Amino acid sequence: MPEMKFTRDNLAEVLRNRGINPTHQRIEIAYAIFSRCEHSSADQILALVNDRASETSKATVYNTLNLFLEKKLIREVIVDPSKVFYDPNTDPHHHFYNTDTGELTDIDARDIRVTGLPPLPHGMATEGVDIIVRIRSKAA
Amino acid sequence: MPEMKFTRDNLAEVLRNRGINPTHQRIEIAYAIFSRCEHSSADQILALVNDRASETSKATVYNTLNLFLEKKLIREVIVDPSKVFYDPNTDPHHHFYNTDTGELTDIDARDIRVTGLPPLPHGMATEGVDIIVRIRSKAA
DNA sequence: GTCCTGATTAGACAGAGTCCAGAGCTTCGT
DNA sequence: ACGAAGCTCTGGACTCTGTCTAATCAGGAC
Ligand SMILES: [Mn+2]
Ligand SMILES: [Mn+2]
Ligand SMILES: [Zn+2]
Ligand SMILES: [Zn+2]
Repeated sequence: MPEMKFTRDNLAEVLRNRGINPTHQRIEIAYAIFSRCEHSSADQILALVNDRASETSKATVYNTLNLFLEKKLIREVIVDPSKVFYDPNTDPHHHFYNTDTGELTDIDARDIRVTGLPPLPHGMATEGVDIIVRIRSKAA
Repeated sequence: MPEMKFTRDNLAEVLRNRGINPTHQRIEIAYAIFSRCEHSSADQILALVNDRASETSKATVYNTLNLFLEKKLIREVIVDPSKVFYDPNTDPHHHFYNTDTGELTDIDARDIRVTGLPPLPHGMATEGVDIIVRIRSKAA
């Protein structure tokens, strides 16, 4: 995702480049995710998309999110036991997780080094390393 | 949890030491978690406890797991979007997560160093750092 | 226009987890 | 021993996230 205005036309092009047929609903969902560039739940995205006219169904939102995941247009963040967060940022990065508010903040992975990891079990390959720094307000 | 046989008597003592009234059900649940020292879901624990006689209800299993969490007798691991894993190991540690099988393996935190983390937002304190290394079988 | 294919939809469904109101236990005072 | 009080436990209803299905819809090729 290089710097660009997220117009619906631009997003249609982005979807096409990933081999995704840019339907009206898919463009609206992409718009919801990328214009508001935050970590959102399926529920929030459904609400955002339907605040405008569109009327997109829950099934389509889930189908589309899973399609976007598969095509690596977005990422999922597993940190809240009750729901998945969808992440428009696909660059390698980690997260601060505010356990009071549920807020997620990105941490660029470029400067991070993790040392001391044991060797992988035989025949296994690393798929990714996720670091979650749980934080909370210092005041009692 | 220092090395000890996890007899029901020992476990009753452990619960008492944490200020937990050691009822029959709580002891059975503790026994299921600590004797099989693996990462288990609530569902698995419910099944384990009821494979013997006991007949413990789902509500009691969840209540007890949340009580054990609160008293820091166990830990939760958030890694599968569909269920929480409960971890008898409360020493600082991280996890390998086999994305094919769902298997979790502990990584002792003593040798791990993470460098390059940005400063925390003002007024925030770190509550913990969780590292999840997602792995999968190398063979296609 | 018809035909074909893929996308969307409502609503049923499944699973994890919580809540509640009633019943069971235990402890304590008398 | 009895009863009251306070935990604890329980079935079952309920909520919420997410999936599935069968029907409908939209759009391109012809
Ligand atoms: Mn919980
Ligand atoms: Mn999913
Ligand atoms: Zn992120
Ligand atoms: Zn563990």
